[in-house]
Amino acid sequence: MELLSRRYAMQLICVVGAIGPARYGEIDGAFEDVSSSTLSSRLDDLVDAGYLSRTQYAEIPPRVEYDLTDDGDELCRRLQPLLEWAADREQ
Amino acid sequence: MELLSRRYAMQLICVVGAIGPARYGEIDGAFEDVSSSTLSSRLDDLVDAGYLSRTQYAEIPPRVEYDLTDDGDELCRRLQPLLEWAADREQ
DNA sequence: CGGTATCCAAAGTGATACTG
DNA sequence: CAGTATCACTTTGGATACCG
Repeated sequence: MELLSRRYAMQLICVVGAIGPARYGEIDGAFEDVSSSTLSSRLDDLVDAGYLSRTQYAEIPPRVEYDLTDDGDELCRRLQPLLEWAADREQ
Repeated sequence: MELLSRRYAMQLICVVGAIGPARYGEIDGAFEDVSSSTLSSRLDDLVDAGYLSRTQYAEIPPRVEYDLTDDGDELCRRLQPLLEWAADREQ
């Protein structure tokens, strides 16, 4: 729960869940404002916690894909109702 | 979402939801460690946000009850699956 | 009983610049 | 493209003491 309380954490799970395998740039683009340092460390947190997987391809230009693990998928499902509701009340 | 990301916020909603009208002391007792200043300010946050109501009775000794508002109740329902799951993985 | 006031330490975040 | 390093800044939370 402490991890989920960090900024963008819950949203990140759902964004990755929605996009499917998601590249760093796509994730970055899904948020209005977030510095690369913050986004990076939050992604690391979620990978370390076992909610996201990170796959790096040895290509030029580099490509990295994040995806939900099974745990992450389960978490995403449980976050859905909360985030939907939160999004609605933004207005 | 920023509010919910503050420490104890999500748990507080569910604790109050579980106890029904809950007195300050009961809420305090539901947490292992939390300073009164922190708990107070978090309760205030949730009252201000419209998720909790606060009723103060002019008695001696003083009695204060917190309860979910309709919004808080809806929020509580949406938090349930998340917190249940989080509780399970504590082990 | 149910808090508030004050002060402080720690954590989180972002801007900027740079790298493989 | 996908980050990391550094550093300064802001926010948060906790300890302690006290109040209506």
